[in-house]
Amino acid sequence: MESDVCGYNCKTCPNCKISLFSDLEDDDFDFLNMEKNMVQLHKGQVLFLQDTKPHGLYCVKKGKLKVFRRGSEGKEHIVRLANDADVIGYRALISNDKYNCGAAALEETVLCYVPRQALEKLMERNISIYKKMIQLLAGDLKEAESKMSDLAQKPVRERAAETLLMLKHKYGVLEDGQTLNVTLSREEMANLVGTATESFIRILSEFRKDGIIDVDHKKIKIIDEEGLYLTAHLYD
Amino acid sequence: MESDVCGYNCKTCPNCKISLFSDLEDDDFDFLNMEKNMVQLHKGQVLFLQDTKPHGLYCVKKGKLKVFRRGSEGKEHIVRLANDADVIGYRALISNDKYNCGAAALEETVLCYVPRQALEKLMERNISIYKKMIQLLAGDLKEAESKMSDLAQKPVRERAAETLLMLKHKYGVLEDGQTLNVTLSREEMANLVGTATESFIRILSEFRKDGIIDVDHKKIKIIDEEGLYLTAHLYD
DNA sequence: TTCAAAGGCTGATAAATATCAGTGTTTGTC
DNA sequence: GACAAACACTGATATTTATCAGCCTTTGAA
Repeated sequence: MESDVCGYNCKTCPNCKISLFSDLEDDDFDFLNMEKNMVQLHKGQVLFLQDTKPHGLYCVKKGKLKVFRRGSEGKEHIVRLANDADVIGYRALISNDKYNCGAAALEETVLCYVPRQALEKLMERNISIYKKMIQLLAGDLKEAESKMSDLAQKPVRERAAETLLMLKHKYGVLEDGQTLNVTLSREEMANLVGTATESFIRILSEFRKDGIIDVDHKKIKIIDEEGLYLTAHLYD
Repeated sequence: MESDVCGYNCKTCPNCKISLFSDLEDDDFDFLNMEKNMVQLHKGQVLFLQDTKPHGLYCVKKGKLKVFRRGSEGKEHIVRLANDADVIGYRALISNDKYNCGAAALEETVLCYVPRQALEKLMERNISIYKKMIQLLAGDLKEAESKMSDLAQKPVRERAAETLLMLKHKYGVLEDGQTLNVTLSREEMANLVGTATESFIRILSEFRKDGIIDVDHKKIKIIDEEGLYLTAHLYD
């Protein structure tokens, strides 16, 4: 069995316990385990492309991904990030729609692919999956609405500060308690903020000069988190 | 019974047939009918405020509303619009969260208020409500993601064109086949586009000079829909 | 190790957009 | 019908942000 070869079993997977499949019976876990497929992605590899049709959903076993949309001139905007235990690609699947965003790995990433038919079978037998899915969608929607109004109203500097805080919240920090536990290019960060790469770089060095952060190549240290909150106008 | 006084019965309400409660049994419709309350709003009246706690959800019986967020300087950004048969305020309710947005009527509006406990009771007995809610959330999420990336990437002119097309799609047109069937102030339109009122006004008069639209006070006629699509870069 | 390519950075400039100020117009109220 | 308040509009200007050009640094492959 593929999943045994990989050494991953849904029944013992800690991610399953907190995600879509948290309340399944043993039988259903066995079924899920049989039906799922492990997928491994290297840094930069694409999981799925915008405007293609989904055939299943993905649970992040371990790794980091970006979910992004490409505008007409090919520039990408990062809509959301994914971490261990996140579920991605489910929105299009359950809407019976094409992917509205693409997804790609930010580092070495392992996922479980759950085919549509397996999911449908599980949902027939487990109303808990409906409940969980509603919670996931509602959470994503809330974040999307907030990000939307930030893009419409806040200047780049505030959004940049907010993005750094979001990265800390989402991925945490290294042992030093300051360095962000994620590696993004400046361009990717700019695409997350929704600005030009050069503009983001300039603001990053302003933050550095102000002593709010410390930058060592792609490693970013948040020195003055309070300062970032103030800059992001997140206290009003 | 209040609903009878108003002359509205869920069982015969055409909106219920296409919305969250489309697949209920007769008994459940009776229950819903008993538990719901009719709410009437005049133009400009607020239905609920951002950051307050929800106690139920609202189905739009007849009317138009805006759903908006206020930034730290008090400027509002319109996140979504609602029309007959739309359901609003359900995201916060099912997340057990505060409202992330406020809502206010754009014209004389009648809604049905469904208290939390009634909804919960109905959901216990009807998995179809879960399914419908997932579809609603997924639809809202898709739109939010698209609007987000537009805000990040498209210039104001393109977003303005897109907004006019959205208004036509959402609310339709008057008998002449051209005049948008909704009345918004310039400021509200600008808040929908995500720009300053003056900037939006300027672009509106550019469109007028280009013969794409015709403007008579608050009545906007779309003369060249194709031109708007091209301007919005919606064909790429 | 060397080289090319990609990524990071900075300054100068251009373009987009917001803000400010002022005027006319519409709307609703008394 | 008169009036005040809100709204619509326009020009001038300021600010923000993007773009362009150039250079330096890092990275990865040969």
